[in-house]
Amino acid sequence: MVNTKIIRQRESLPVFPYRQEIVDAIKNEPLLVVIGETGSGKTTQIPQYILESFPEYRLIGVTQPRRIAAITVANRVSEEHGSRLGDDIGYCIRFDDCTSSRTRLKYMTDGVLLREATIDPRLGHYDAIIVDEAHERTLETDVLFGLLKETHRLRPELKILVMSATLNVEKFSDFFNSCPIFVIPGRTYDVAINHHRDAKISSLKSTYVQRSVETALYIHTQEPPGDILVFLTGQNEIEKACRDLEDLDRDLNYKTDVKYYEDVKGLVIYPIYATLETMEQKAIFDDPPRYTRKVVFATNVAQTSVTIPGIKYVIDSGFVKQKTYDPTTGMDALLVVPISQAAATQRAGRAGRTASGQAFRLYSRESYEQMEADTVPEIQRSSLLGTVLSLKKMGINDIINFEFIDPPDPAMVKNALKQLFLLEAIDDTGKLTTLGNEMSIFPLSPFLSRVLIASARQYECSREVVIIVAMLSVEEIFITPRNVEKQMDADEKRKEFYHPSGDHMMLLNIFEKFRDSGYGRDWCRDKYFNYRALSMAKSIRDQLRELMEKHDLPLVSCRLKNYQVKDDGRQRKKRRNSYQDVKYNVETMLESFSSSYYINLAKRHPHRPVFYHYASATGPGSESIDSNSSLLALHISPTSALHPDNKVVRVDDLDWVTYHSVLYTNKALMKVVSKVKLEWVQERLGLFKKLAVANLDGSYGKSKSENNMHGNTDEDNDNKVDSVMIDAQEVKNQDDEKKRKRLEVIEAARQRALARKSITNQD
DNA sequence: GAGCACTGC
Repeated sequence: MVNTKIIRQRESLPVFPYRQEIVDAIKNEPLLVVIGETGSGKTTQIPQYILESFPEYRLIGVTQPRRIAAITVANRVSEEHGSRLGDDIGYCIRFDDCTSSRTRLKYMTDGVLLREATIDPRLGHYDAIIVDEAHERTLETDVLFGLLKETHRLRPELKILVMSATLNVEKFSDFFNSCPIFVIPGRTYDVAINHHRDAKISSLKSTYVQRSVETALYIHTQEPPGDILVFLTGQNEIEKACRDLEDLDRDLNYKTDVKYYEDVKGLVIYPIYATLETMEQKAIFDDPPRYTRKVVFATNVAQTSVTIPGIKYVIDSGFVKQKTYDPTTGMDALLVVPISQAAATQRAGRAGRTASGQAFRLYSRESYEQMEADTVPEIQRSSLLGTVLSLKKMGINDIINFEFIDPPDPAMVKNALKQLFLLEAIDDTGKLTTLGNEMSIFPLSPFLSRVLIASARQYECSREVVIIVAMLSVEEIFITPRNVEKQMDADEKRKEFYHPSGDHMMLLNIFEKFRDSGYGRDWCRDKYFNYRALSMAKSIRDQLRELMEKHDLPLVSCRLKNYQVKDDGRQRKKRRNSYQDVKYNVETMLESFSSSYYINLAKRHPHRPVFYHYASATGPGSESIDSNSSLLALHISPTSALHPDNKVVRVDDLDWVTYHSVLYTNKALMKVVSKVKLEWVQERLGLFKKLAVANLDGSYGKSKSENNMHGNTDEDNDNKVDSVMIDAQEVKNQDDEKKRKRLEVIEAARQRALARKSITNQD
């Protein structure tokens, strides 16, 4: 039966009048860019137009950056289409494939399509691919762009559509052979922009939280009714801003202080950030009580992922917290940086969703004009380790001449090649090895894929290691309560999971206790663990096990044979290994991890509880430490079992550790640290030397830490290893000025970390 | 000092 209401709704969308034109364009053009603002209906309608107008198409794929979007849009469209979800129209996200052999329209995350492409780079199942929300420029979207361009050469009959909001998209058309751009007028309201008279962005860095609060109070007292959305950068300052505004509100005399007091008689204040446990709660998204104004202090979640309805005023601090990979140290830096003009426009737009509104920028117009036009795409800020491995797997050996819409910095490519070589995923000619080929089957960081394979093929402990690997693949599992008492309770409860070897075994302990609890939500709440994260770890473990089975990787346990459980359930110690663990052969597990993480080996300072990255410390720079040899002091994260305050192990007993990752803000913190023996890694450290040769010809950029990374030379390998690195030097230099600015920010952070003077000389 | 923005396979 035809549902007239749905038809009327579909026909009322801004995109509807262009239906025939769009269909014609698709008929005539293999490549097409479509621009349409939120609410134009492009995401739900254009795929349906194709479905209806091209019955010969077997499969149409539509990518989204987020899982939730793929699900909700597929639901909506299948409803409009009058079919059951998973029949004609379905979606596919990790852990949840809701498609069937009948499915002709498939919504999916861009990551899913990318993984499909590693198996079939021609994407032979598809007759049309639509990359939606392209302006977000996720790492996956950018890689897909390059692949699709290549696929277009091989399969010109494949229809490729790029859909984007209206943010500087000529670039997309330029990239795709100057293809036509189709513009769908939007349906948004005017937003008046108020810049601060003279505030420079540089002077705001220490004051923007306070100024945001003051501006919110100003709007509240002087402007007509309407809710306020404030963009800040992180959890701590959001909580502080909420408290400060509450205090100010308490002191208000509404009758005298508030201009529109007849309509504005109160204030409700909410924080919102992604890790907020109560984010699912509806109150933030509901209308506030009558005569009450709502203020929401938000991170960037409110810029892209969640929409808070009814916002009339936006306050833009001008800052965002952004993660940038530092290829010279191989570490991530999480830093507060000024936003781009595009981001500022997007933030302001949040005030015009349902009616006209106003944006208050805490920075001057001049500062706005000095901002970067666009946010640096993720591909230029991320480690390319996994990306390069996938590309190699697809047979794209020459990463350099691969067409990226915005090519990553050569140093990033070089860093990825180095690390892949150290993981033995590529050989000294840059070619994928058998091991590398096997590593690419797992949806994991190549470091972890390597560990998993080692645990299965070499160390016979894969049944346990697969759990730890899954735990390392999820977001933060510890919840830190704001309340001081609860925080102490959380710290206390964490102790039961500690293991003297460190955090990898702690993660195994946590997962096993979680499993014993029946994967209970209540158990997580009691122990202050993030249930969402632990559930995700379980799903990942299951998926990894399936993949291992499919690819004949044995699942073996390192549970000690003579370990027994007494009748009363208590454990009886029969055999001890060096960690006194009664259940497992801990050493084999840690040796598995060492097969990758010898790259992240750190040695303790002789007199202080700080560590130095081994490969940096043994480079030529170590002989005479000057201001340029960036030896970063690595601190153990407070959440680590090995942190000195936790007193699980004496600092003097820690000589060598490996860590899973380092993130620096003001200082460099090692996350997930375990004690290792040098003998486990000694042999593998030789790979650094092999790598060193490649650098001798100096053909690569002359960054400082370049030298730090390498040990002695080995002329025998000179010619062979060169080619590992040869690609990168040929990458054409992009906008140097932009790049320099970006590097300056990271460099400043590194200098700050260094300035904490935990390092001077190695005694 | 002692803390991490946001996604995703």
